[in-house]
Amino acid sequence: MADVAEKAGVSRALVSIIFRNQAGASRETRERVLRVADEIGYRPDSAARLLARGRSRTLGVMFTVHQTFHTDLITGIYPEAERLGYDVLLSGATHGRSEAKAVEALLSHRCEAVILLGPDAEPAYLDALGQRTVAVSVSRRVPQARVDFVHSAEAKGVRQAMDHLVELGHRRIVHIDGGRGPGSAERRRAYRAAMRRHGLEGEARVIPGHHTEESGIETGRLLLAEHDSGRPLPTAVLAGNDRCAMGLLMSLTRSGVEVPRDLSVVGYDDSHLSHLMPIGLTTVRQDAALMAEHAVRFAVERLENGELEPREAVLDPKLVVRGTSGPVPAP
Amino acid sequence: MADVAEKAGVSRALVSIIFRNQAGASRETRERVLRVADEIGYRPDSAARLLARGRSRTLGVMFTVHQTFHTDLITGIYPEAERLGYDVLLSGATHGRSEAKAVEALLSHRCEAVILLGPDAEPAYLDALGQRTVAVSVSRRVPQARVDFVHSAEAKGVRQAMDHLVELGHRRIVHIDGGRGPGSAERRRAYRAAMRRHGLEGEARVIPGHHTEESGIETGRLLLAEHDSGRPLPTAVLAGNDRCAMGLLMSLTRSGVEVPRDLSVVGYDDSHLSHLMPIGLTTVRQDAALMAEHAVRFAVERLENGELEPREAVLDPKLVVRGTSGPVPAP
DNA sequence: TACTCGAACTAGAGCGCGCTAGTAGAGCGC
DNA sequence: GCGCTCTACTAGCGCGCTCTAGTTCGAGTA
Repeated sequence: MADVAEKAGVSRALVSIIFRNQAGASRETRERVLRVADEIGYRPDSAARLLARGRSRTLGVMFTVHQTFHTDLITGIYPEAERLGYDVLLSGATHGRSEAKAVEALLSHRCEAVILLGPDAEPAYLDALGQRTVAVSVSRRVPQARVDFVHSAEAKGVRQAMDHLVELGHRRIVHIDGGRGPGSAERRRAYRAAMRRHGLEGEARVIPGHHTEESGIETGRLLLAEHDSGRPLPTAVLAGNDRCAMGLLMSLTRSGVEVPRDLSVVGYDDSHLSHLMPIGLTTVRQDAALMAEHAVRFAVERLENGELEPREAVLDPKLVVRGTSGPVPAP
Repeated sequence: MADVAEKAGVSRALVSIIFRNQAGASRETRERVLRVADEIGYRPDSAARLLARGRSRTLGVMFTVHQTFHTDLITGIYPEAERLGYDVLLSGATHGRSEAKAVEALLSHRCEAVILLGPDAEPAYLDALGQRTVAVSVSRRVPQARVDFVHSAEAKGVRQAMDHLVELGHRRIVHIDGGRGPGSAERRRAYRAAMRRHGLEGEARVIPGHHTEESGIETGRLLLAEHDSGRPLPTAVLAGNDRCAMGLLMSLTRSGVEVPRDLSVVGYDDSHLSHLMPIGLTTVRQDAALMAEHAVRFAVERLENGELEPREAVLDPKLVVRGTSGPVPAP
């Protein structure tokens, strides 16, 4: 920076002004300084910048690497953050790298707020995090924690899916749940409620699972094994999310079960792969872009307005009927 | 930090020593200082830390958000970086956010090196980047640029795939290429070479495309339209990558073409979804973990050894035969 | 002419650390 | 007593920037 200033014949302060796009420099000086900077290859060092001004204007995003829906969310986070003048840093949780670790990386890189995509952490951890910094949880609801919260109205989504299936004549509808996954408690509850409402509590069955393809595959195997030993297949399955649904489809189709002729499958998320599958997946669409927008806005507003109470945004999901759901098979 | 020092009755320097886990503090002082720090809630500020010591020990990773293979690579990058004592920061390129922008974000957050997953940028840009910082390109080869390079031996992979198809009796084998995508020039060349080697140059056909599901879908439509106007379908398609293959499968299957009965499809990457599809995708496997390991190692070695010449790691890919390839249909 | 005022620019402190060069004091042999 | 070494600790500069409180200067105004 000093080099640029010297070579352009101005003070460092003016260079700083110019690089911050602030008023106080003439057009020609501005151009000259930028030109010189470009020649020298100068770029402001953000570590020093962060240090000097109190704020980093950086949002951290914690996500799960293989969760395809998260990539949809991320796609929506960038533009909104940019619009509000914030930088975004990503940190992924993987098998070998815990969410806490991913969050620490963000925090120690001076993110002012963290957006957690479908966090799987303990409520206590989230609450502590919320005390320490501004945190927004997307998809996972933790009412007792000091974090903002964006999700879709799980119950509405599930209800639509269930009504759709029942309308098609299904009665033996099984739900693969998402374990501790975000939203799964609500979805499970809504499934049970729907079965009850349709007078099918006798048929209700929740198979424990989680939000991965593997879980779907396993459940497929389980159902087929049960079928082999005489128990009838369900006629429809409401999966915990799209990934689980895909796993299930794979496992079933490979064993000759035809979807939706023999069995209907409904997912949840409408992650961007869902409509690309060989037969598009019937699923409950969550608007990723809108969710991302809300999450960013919550974070920024809390950063700039100081002590707001934790807030909650509930978006309406919408059933998207594609190729994996059809009329109940004739007995 | 000053607060901690004062409250513990020591100098700031000693606090610094203790937090860097360096020798030069007695056991009891160490414990006392850490206890005090914990009470106050002090955590070292990494911006200041970065600024003060020259180095950040942080690697930046640029990836394309929806490229599923990249998430496989990222999963491999984290542990290797951690092993070598480096932090990792992610920055995604999306439709609205160029690679250059993503890279800038990393650089201005003081990443010492950038690992580019399948970059789509101009060679000139990559070269400039390589001059400016340590850069490693994964999948895309740019010989004239000053960057390290990790990829798999595309030609070998394609050859295996082609031999497999020819062995199954296929002759009308079409290749959907990846446009400017990483590795696609090599794959295209290898496809042509294989067709020639098998005496099929007359049948060779490269359909322009790119590494997305959309491209596969479009090509599917194109082939079907051609079929309707009398041109026979190819009996096999070698897609530019797995995503393209998936799009193609969707588009064809929806229109009643049965895979692999009517047509075989082979992908490239073995991204972790490939084996999860309803019928597992026959594809050329690139070892993501190994590629990630090499990329991290290249970056770190170059950072620590100063001026090494750009290096290249070429890993052997391997054909994985699954459900989308089969014998050529009877005429 | 004497002034006010705003635009363009600058000096220099300070952000929170790491690091180098140093000191104080205890223990040791001679 | 002396010098020596070793451990435990400290003073204070500098990393590259931002920001406050200025200064300078030319144009406009009474």
